Amino acid sequence: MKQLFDFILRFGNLNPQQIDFIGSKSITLKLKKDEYFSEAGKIARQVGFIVDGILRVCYYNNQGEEITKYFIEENNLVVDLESFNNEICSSAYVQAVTDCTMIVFQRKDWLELLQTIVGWDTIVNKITTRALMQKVERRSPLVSEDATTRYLKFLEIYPTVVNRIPLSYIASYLGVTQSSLSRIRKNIR
Amino acid sequence: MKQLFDFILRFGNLNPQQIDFIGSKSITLKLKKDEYFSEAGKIARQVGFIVDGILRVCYYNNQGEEITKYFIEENNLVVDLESFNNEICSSAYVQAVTDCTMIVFQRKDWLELLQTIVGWDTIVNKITTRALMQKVERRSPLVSEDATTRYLKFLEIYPTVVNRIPLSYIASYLGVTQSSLSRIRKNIR
DNA sequence: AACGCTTTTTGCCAAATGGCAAATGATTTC
DNA sequence: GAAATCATTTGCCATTTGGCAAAAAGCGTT
Repeated sequence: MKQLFDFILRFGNLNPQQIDFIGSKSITLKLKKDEYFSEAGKIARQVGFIVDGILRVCYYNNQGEEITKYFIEENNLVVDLESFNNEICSSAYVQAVTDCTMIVFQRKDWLELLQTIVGWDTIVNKITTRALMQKVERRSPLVSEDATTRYLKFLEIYPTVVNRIPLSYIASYLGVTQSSLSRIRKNIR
Repeated sequence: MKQLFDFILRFGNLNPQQIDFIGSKSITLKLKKDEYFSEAGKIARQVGFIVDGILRVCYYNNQGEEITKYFIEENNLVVDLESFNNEICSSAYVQAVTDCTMIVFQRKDWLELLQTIVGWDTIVNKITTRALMQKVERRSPLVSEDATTRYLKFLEIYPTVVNRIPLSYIASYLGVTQSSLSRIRKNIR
């Protein structure tokens, strides 16, 4: 729980009562590897914070290929924003890539926090904007590079992730086949 | 000017005085094709709204190749967020792809609006979040597809843009050489 | 240690894309 | 309207990546 507030307080100040109140609305959630935090076709109804583990957001294209949009590591908020905000069905899966420990807030509790705690919306906005900008910055450079360069950029972007997740997920993130990525790895060493 | 407020008022309400006040801080700016709205190495000090024309955000990679991160069309706000917010040098150019008419706000006026107009920050946040989400949604699918699919997606994403900009910019957006894109176009018809 | 299961690597060949240069087409300028 | 300039298309060949299947390596279970 300390971990969560260390994170939150980087974006603004809260007094002890506010912190307690937020804490009182939170639930601990354990996800086993491969389990879903939220699913395509459903409406996302919770906001999560990753205490430990890695999640990924993925979807399937019209050829049934699995595509990883991004990974989310420890100490980040996780929410399918479009689905959660607009109460519409999501088109993506949010899946545990390793066993995960999370702190989650149910939609109604989250909304209550937003209405109750002065300044909470500003903090959440800062966190959201930062996360979205990070997504753009991480994803954009991948389009214009060859596969090797993309892999090297992946290593820079997600230094803590490489050795904890299967190669197939990295391949589906980089838009490369497993075999190609395997060959690329070999050539780099 | 009506165009600007039509846009803004989709995200929240403002009374006539507030609208006048915002208008009073605005300046009209004309950009010729190829001119810059903001530049790498400089700090972005203005927020713009595109009345007419197309801009693009681009940068150069370590091989000197020009890479287009995205296009911005009429009826959108334009600002190099990271640079503007944190007063740090930008790493990207924002360039007019066609002649453009814009309404711009200088940094200090923009900050004054934020402090003066109740609810303005909420509106700006909504606009920002939506724009960032759109960027992620537009850029993400491009990574995992072959060049033809990427071009078809480009057509979907930017239907109003294709015929108004040179092929080389589209190529640099899609991460494909001009020649390849030219061949792809031929094969599609 | 042996088995089954999953992940990663490899070989082979086909398809897609890049690099370069020349040809063609389009647009601007005088 | 001819010349100059810029944008696009095309040809040729090299390189990269994909597709598929088999082999090898890794892992957990018994």
